[in-house]
Formats: sequence, structure tokens, C-alpha cells
Amino acid sequence: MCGRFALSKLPAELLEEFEIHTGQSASQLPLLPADWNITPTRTIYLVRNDSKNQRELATASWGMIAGWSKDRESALKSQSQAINARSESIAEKPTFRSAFRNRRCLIPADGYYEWATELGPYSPKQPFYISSEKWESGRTSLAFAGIWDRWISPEGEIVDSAAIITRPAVGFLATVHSRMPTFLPKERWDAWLDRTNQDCDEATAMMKLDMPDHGLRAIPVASLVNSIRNNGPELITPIELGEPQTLF
DNA sequence: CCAGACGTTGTT
DNA sequence: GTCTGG
DNA sequence: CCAGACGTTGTT
DNA sequence: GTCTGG
Repeated sequence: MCGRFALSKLPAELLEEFEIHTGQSASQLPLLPADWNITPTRTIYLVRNDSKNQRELATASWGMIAGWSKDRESALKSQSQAINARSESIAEKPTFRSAFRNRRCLIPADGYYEWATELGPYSPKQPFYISSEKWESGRTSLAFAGIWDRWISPEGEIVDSAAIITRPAVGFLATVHSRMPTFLPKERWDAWLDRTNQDCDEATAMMKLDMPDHGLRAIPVASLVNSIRNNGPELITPIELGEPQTLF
């Protein structure tokens, strides 16, 4: 799945990489600090289409706040339980289905973290950092498939929130963890973001890739990332992994 | 009809 | 808001 | 996702 | 053990 990730890019870089050529000015966008330990409920960048169906860069809080939340407390409570949406059931779940039809987005990331569980050959809680194998050559971001929603607080505050779509892990990623984020390659972005396309079946088809783990690599990293108090580029420094640890 | 849930992951 | 369970 | 809390009363 | 906060 995906419960922690990294993003160090500036708005101007994201506008270029995500091909947002609709006149949005980077200087007018919120500047989020580089963050190698982004946690649920924090503010993240989204790529989505605006009401005129023009691609834009926006920000939102990570974790879906259901539109019917009555107060801030219940909104926050539900949000931290909806940081991911299963691709297998997203079209039916009450919390997600309308966003899946009408408010799809991309969530940019340098990379994300996965903690190896007992399913894999590693000790529990061994973190891995997964990113594009082209990061060093071109600072290539990952594009998570996501959905977003808008909640109006009782005080009238507009709060946008978003969830990352997950799927069963495949290939080498399955050796680390049983779930993985759903990625979308560049050639699918247009159709995915198109707000005139409100067909669940088509959206579901867009998430199906021949090689969902294509172009990715996973590296073991120190457990520094485990604590949300730690941050910085050192969190993604590769470490040597000894023999897989077993319980005696 | 009203009340209560509405989510994921991992672990058991 | 909308569906499910009682 | 992991880490850290997990409680009340009264007083400031 | 389970929930909350970040």
C-alpha cells in the first residue's frame, strides 16, 4: 500500500513534468516544503482538471474526508482511515464512488515507502524506498492514481482531500509487500483526468497495466523514516541489508 | 420506519 | 448523501 | 504507514 | 490490544 512518501519538487518543476500548460503561474501556487516523510493528513500536491476541464496543480489534505462529515472531529477521524482506496472496490464504496466518477487526480511523488512484512523474506518493519529507476538521470516522479473530494466545514471552510488508489502488488514489489499504489503512465493522464468521462468501467480499465511495476526499483533504507519526527534526504539513503532475519 | 455505517492494512 | 441492518 | 497514548478533577 | 495523530 502506500502510507508514507517523499516529494521534494518545486511547483514549477511539477507544472513542467505533469504537462500543465494552462497558464497557471508557479508563483501563485502554495509552496510546500520538500518533505521526505509525508504522512497521512498532511498537505500534498495534486494534478487534476479544474471545472473547465483544464489541467491544474492544486493542494489537498491526504486522506479522503467524506462529503457528509458533520464536524471537524469526525472528518479528521474518517480521513486517517481512508488514505488509500482499493482499486478492486473503489467504484462501489460509498466513500469513494462519486469521486471515482467525477474527481480523479494524479498525486506526484519522488518515491514512497513500504515496510516489509512477514510475507517477505525480511524482518518486520524493514522500510524500503520505491522510486523510478530513472530518478538519478531525469528526476522522474511517480504518478499515483488518486481521487479527491471537497468538504465544507460547519464554519464554511473549503477542505480538499485525496486518497491514493492501491492494487495487489506484482513482480518484485510483491516480495516486499502484498499491496502497491496504482501508477499511471503519461499516455493515460489525459483520459484519467478528463472530467467529462464519468464512466466507472472506463476508469477501471485505465488502471490496468501490462507491467504495473515497470520502471520502478526498491532500495532498503534505515528505519529513520519510521518516526514522523525524522525528515531529510538521508531518509532515502540506501543501506546494506544483512541476511534476512528470522525469529530464532 | 430510524439508526448507524460509510475505510484500509495487517494480523489473528 | 446513500445504503444496510434491524 | 508507524509511534505513542491509553485518565480525571480542578485550578490556572 | 486498540485508537489517534501526524
